[in-house]
Amino acid sequence: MPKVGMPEVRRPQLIRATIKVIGQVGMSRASVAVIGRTAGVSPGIISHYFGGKDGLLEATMRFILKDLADITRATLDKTSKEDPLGRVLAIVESNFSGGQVSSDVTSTWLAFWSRAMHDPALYRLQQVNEKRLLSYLRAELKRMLVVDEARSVAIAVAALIDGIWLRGALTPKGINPQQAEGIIGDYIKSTVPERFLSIHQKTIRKSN
Amino acid sequence: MPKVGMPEVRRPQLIRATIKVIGQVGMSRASVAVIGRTAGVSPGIISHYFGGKDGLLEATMRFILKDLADITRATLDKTSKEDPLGRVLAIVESNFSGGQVSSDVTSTWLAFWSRAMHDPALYRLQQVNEKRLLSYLRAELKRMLVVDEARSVAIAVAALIDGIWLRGALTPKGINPQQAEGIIGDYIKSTVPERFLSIHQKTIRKSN
Amino acid sequence: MPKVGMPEVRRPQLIRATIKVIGQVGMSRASVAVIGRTAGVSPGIISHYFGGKDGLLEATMRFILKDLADITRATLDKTSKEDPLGRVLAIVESNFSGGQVSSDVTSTWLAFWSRAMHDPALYRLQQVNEKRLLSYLRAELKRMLVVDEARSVAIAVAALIDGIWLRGALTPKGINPQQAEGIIGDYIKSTVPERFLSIHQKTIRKSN
Amino acid sequence: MPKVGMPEVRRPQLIRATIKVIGQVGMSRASVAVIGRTAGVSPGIISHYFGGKDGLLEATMRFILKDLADITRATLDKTSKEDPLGRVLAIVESNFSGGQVSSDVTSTWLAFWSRAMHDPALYRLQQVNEKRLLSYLRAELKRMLVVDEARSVAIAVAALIDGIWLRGALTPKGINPQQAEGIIGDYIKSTVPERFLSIHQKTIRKSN
DNA sequence: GATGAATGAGCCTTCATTCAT
DNA sequence: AATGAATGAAGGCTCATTCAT
Repeated sequence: MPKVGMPEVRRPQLIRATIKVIGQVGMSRASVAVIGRTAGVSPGIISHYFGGKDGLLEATMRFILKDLADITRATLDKTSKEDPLGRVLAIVESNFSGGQVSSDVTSTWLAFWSRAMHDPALYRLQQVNEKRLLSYLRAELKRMLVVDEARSVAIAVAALIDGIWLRGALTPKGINPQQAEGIIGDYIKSTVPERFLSIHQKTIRKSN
Repeated sequence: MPKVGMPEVRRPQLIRATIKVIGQVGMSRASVAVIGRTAGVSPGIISHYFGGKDGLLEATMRFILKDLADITRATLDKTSKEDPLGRVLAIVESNFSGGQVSSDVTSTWLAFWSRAMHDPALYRLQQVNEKRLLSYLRAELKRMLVVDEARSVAIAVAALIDGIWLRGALTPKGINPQQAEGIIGDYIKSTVPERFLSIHQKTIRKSN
Repeated sequence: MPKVGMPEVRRPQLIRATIKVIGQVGMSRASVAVIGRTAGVSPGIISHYFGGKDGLLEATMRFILKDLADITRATLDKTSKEDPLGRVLAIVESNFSGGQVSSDVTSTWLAFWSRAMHDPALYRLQQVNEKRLLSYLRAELKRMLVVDEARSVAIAVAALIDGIWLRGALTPKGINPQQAEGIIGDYIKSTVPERFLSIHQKTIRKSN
Repeated sequence: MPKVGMPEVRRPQLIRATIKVIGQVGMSRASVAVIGRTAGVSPGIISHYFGGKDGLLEATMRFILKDLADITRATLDKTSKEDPLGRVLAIVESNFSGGQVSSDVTSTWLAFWSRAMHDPALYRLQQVNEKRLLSYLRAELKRMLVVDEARSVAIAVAALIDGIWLRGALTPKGINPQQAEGIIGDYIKSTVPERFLSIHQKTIRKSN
């Protein structure tokens, strides 16, 4: 019986090493040699599993995006469907969850954002993610605001998420999730009818 | 005597070529060979004028930052000192002015943001710019809000600027300055006492 | 598994190619491209094995120095410890042994001598070698002469070795070891007490 | 009246700068830019006056050789023709005169020796110089020794000169002319008939 | 005569990828 | 499956030389 399931072991191992290396030395110095060494494997294996460095980078971006999507879905599942404000806040919260605001991940995110502008594969991933965030926000906001307002507030919230995230990424102390959620939460609360705040208070999750 | 005054010609020429090349093919493909060819000069000249590629990149970032600072100052000078709301909007507007939202410039900005996380020289420039934006916003907001609120709103406005700017950079159509200013303006107007809106209406610039 | 034990093959291979190339075209034209081609490998491999061209040059100098040290030790081991004159001559002889007087090696030696004046790493190697030669000579000469004389004669012998070697290096015909050893031998014999000549005659090695 | 005699000013100016620069940073880093800057002129002038860098290097070597030849001739002129031992010592002394043992000059000499092995123009200059030294020494030694001995001693003296000079060049303290002349003088005196020592004592120069 | 801006070839080095083992 | 030695293209930089002024 040969070693089976190696792909399932190697791929995450290399993706995590990629995030770590980009986080530590930046995209321009993240060579396959360093990534391989960090993962404890030989550089040749990267081409074997990902077809090349580009494949590894794309897989790494997919990994981070999937992590965000999973967290968002999980957080929403824990939030009452009757509490649209809570659900909007859950989406915001997911974007500032532990896995997304670690220094290595923010650095990698930013590197991909920059690269996505000239790399079709990454660009597509980027777009899907951006549209999903807006769509999630709009879906909940429409339950509290008229369509036009919902659309506009969704854009503002998405911008606030990205903006706070971006500014935090460039700060030595990193991102402060509580502060971020506070600022965005205040803004949202000021735009939606009061009754949704009451609903939210009643259905609030323990972990919140 | 040889041609004199060439430094004053070559440096902007090469910086503009750098922005153009990063905008078109991305930082990772922006070699001195391509930049030189785009500028219509030989690659060796870059080291001559900037000491090396890093020097060119730093000078390019400085150039963009200075452009933003100049525009902000100019726009503020055109705005009445008695109209704090107008002045905040002027700062916002400056960040979405023509020079800053062209596709090449946003791409270059983003590349520098990513790179700044691992390049001390760029990091310093980045920090100075970020702090200046916050400081400008706070200065005007303090005239309309209590200090704590001013501080908080300043962060939110800065985040909205960067967030909208960032999301726009990743959109095929690019940034829509009017929409950006509309969203941020609505937010600010909802946070400041009504009388500042009246003052703003009276002192509004024509060009606005 | 890849080819193993390659370092043990590649390093000497590249060092020999370096000596050959410096011997043939000189230090200023000894590029990694030419050295690699001469060794039958790609230029990139030099940085892989020696960390860079400087590392290769240093390793090459070490190689030549070690060769001289090995030969000297071996020649001394073949010479009776009771024959100090023979031992001095053995040291002289080692400096004119086959490996040291080939055209390529003398050219490389000279290039290193020149370079050592401005390269700390090479300078250190150079100094160690120079001091060892003097120390070896003094040790044997002290057994035949008073300390001051021994010191002085050691300097003269070392100078004769280097001088003859240097002049020979610049002569089309190269160095004539027999003539060199004859000149230096005559000088030494004229400075030491006669009885050491008698001892020498009795213990003389066959190969001499 | 145009500037006349500029060549007579510029050439020595550039040659001296060349010696200085090679002495300070080594041949491999002695670029025309640095040499020009050291001489206080533009790099382009070198091609103008010497046809290129090679021409400058050749002229520099000629300059040093001519300096040695001039000093030797001058020192011999001050020495009685009836004192062959004194004349040999005068030749030796010339090789350790101030102009020849300065750190910059020894460094340059050595660089040229190395380069001469692969540069026909420098090689020819080198050969002329080496042969002249031997020929001068032989001419005087023949007056004191039989031809074969004279030839052999001439080689030994030349080797001692070059050897001491070379070893001194690689020593931090530089060359000690007195010690050098002492060692070589002792050697010569031990090889020539006693009566030449007496003659030498009577005709000795004051400056000696 | 002299400048120094500009060139472009050549250098060393890095790196993604390949492949024999 | 995995290695890591090896490749060779591409990168940034240095430099001798040229030339308009």
